Parts: sequence; structure tokens; C-alpha cells
Amino acid sequence: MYVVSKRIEDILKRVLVSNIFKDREKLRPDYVPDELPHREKEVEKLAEKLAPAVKGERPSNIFIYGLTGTGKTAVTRYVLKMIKDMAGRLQLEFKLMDSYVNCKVNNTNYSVLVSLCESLNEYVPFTGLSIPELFRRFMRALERTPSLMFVVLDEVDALVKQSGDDLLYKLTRINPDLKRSQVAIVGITNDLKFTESLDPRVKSTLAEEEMVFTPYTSEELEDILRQRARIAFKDGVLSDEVIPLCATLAAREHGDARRALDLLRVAGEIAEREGSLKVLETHVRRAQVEIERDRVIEVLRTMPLHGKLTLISTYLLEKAKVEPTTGEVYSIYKGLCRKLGIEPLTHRRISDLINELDMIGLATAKVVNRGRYGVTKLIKLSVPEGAIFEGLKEDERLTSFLGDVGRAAR
DNA sequence: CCTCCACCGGAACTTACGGAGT
DNA sequence: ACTCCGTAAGTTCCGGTGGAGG
Repeated sequence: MYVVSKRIEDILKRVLVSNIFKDREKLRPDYVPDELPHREKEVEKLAEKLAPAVKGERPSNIFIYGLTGTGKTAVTRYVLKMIKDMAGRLQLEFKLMDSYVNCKVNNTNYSVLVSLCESLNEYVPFTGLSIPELFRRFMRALERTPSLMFVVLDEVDALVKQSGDDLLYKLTRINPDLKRSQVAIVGITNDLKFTESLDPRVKSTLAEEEMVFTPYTSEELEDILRQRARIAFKDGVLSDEVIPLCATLAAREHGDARRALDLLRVAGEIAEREGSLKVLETHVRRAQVEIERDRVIEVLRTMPLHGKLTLISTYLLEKAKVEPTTGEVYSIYKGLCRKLGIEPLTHRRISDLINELDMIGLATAKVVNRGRYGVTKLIKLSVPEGAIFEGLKEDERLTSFLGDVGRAAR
């Protein structure tokens, strides 16, 4: 008892007085720093485009493209914050507001509208109403006070893929129906050829202006990391090679700043956990493995049963040195279902589940044409099997034969 | 040069669910 | 109590595909 409470005390102490961190929150992806290194031009350009807002003129709708972690969201937040600060000092006779919606999280028309309403302090039920009714309430809330509202739709491609562009169409044409207020849309996407999938009518109004964010280079990432490290870490705890390594690793992933910051933060956490006084190269290496591993386990935890079975089927085929094609996976999958005494899904559905595995990044699925022998998908797992087993073992529906699978693996 | 495999993937439809409005 | 609504997951149906092998 004494030993345990002593250890808990140690843990608490370590959290309270860190050897490593000054302020860990500064490394979180949603933290917007006072300056955005190597995005000065973008900040300026976006500010120019949005500036008319402070005069009460509706800015053009803007579309921002760029891969993940290139600063799109940060720049947008940053500029909007400055504009709102400015507006606050000017005492305008209208309200300047913004609503940020992440469409990857809210990827249905309904939930996007719900969060738009909520940002106007308009309560709406999370289900039950019709879309037109929801839209009406949004407009009513908007008209309560004269206002200019920025609607930021982050990862808007996810919304369109899921639910079509109806809502986008309606939003782009809302202004003529508003008497006292105005809406400007900022669309953000990391799908570079997203607008091709849009209705031309939507495209022309939504993307009146366009901006493209290019990936950070390794050197630029280093600057970003240095700036954050200064405020997040205690002085002198980072050994020299840490920041360049994080930058290089992230640059390999198309210059993803979020990735770089994650690496740095987790490396710090690992160092802290083992009571090291410095963050070393080895901590970064281990951070890389840990991030990936945690991601896999988390994804697996929330994956539906049939998705898991599809994954296991692929795994078994790879172990048996059979090329996993859709057909092969499906027949193994059916066998697993029989063992579990559950109804298998259709071939068509499994084909989709395989695509989902690809999308999540647990596997890659490539369509191959084998001429005489038809067209199929060639599936390949892209994560270590250890992490897969780790993620699956909690599922008690699988425990009965997961042991067998494990043994077969050895 | 044609055929034909073994699937791909779009689209419409079904079912179940949670809840609103009346 | 009843009807209406949107979403998620899954099924059914079906036209399309492109190159190995005849």
C-alpha cells in the first residue's frame, strides 16, 4: 500500500513539476502562436481578402487548398482573430462573428447546420428536424442582430463526399435572403482536386478567391519547432539533434507541421516518463513508433466487427503467403463468420470495407487488372501485426479464435 | 483481334434508430 | 399515438473494365 501510494505520488509530482516541459499545451495542434513563421505572405494575402469585413462589406468567399499540416487552419484562425480584435476596437454597428466547423467531425448537412446554429447561441435538437427547418432557424438567428459572419468550413471535402454539395449551394446563395446580415464562406480542403467534384454553380460562388498552401520544407519546419520549443520546453533540455530530426521526419511526410509538433511533444513525454533530464534522438525515434502504434490501436478499438474480420482475413492470407485479393479475403471472411456463428455481409459490402481500411491507413488496396483473370483489388496490410493484435485483443467477440490466429502466426 | 474473367463501383433501395412536432 | 425527418449501415442490381489468352 505504501509503495503504491508512493509511486502515485511520484507520478503526480512529475506532472506538477516537469523536468522537461514549461508549457506542453504550446505544442498542441490547435494552439495558434503569436507568429506563424514562413506563413507571413499567406497571412497577409488572406488578411487583404478578408479586410473589407471591418467596413461591413462582405468579403469574397475564399477557398484554401493545401496538404495536411501546411498551416491552413492556423492562418485562417490567426487572421480571423486579428480582424475580430480590430473590429472590437472600432465599435462597429454590426457584429463580426465567425463559426468554425470541422467537416470531418460534422460530416452531415444536419450536423454542420447544428454547429452553425450553436455558434449563434441558437439551441437546436441534434436530430428530428428537417434540413429546411434547420436552415430557417439558422437564418433567423443570424438576423436577430445585424452581423457579418464568417463560416469556416474546414476539411469541407469530407462533407461533400458524405452528403453532397446541397448545403454548400444553399450557403453560397444565402445573402440575398438576408436583410440585416451577411455571410462569407472560407472553405478549407486538403484534397487538391476537390472542386472538380463540385457543381459548377457552387464552385464559382464558393471559390471566388483561391489560395494554395505549399508544404513546409525541412528548414522551415525547424524554425517552427524552434519557436514552439522555446515556449514549451525548459531551457536546454533538447539535445541538438532533436529538432532537425523531427523536421526531417515530418518533411518526409509532405512537410506536415502538425506531425513535426506531435513528434516533438511525444518525444518530450517519453523522456519525461522515464525521468530523463534531456530529450534525445532515441526519444524521437520511439515517439514515431508510439504515435503510429497508438493510432492503430485507437482506430481498431472503434472499428465495427466486420471491419475487424476483414482485416484479420487479410492478415491470415498474408501469413499463408496467398495474395489477398477481394475474392480471397471474402472467402476467408465468410469462414470466420461461420466460426463465430454470425451472418456474413455481402461481397459488395466487404469491397467497401476494404476501401475503408485503405482510407484509414491500415492497409493499401490497389486495383489490378489481370486480364483473362479479371479485375480485383490487391490488399496489403501497412501496419505492424503487433499493433493489430494489441488493438483487437479487447474485443471479447474475437477472443475465442484470436488465440488460434496468433498461434497460426507463429 | 476478340473474348471474357472477376471483380469494380455508382445508385437506388431497405431497415433500424433516435427524436421532433402535433 | 402518429407522422415526419436525417443518418448509418447494408443489400440489390447492374453497367463497366482492360489485358491475358485463345
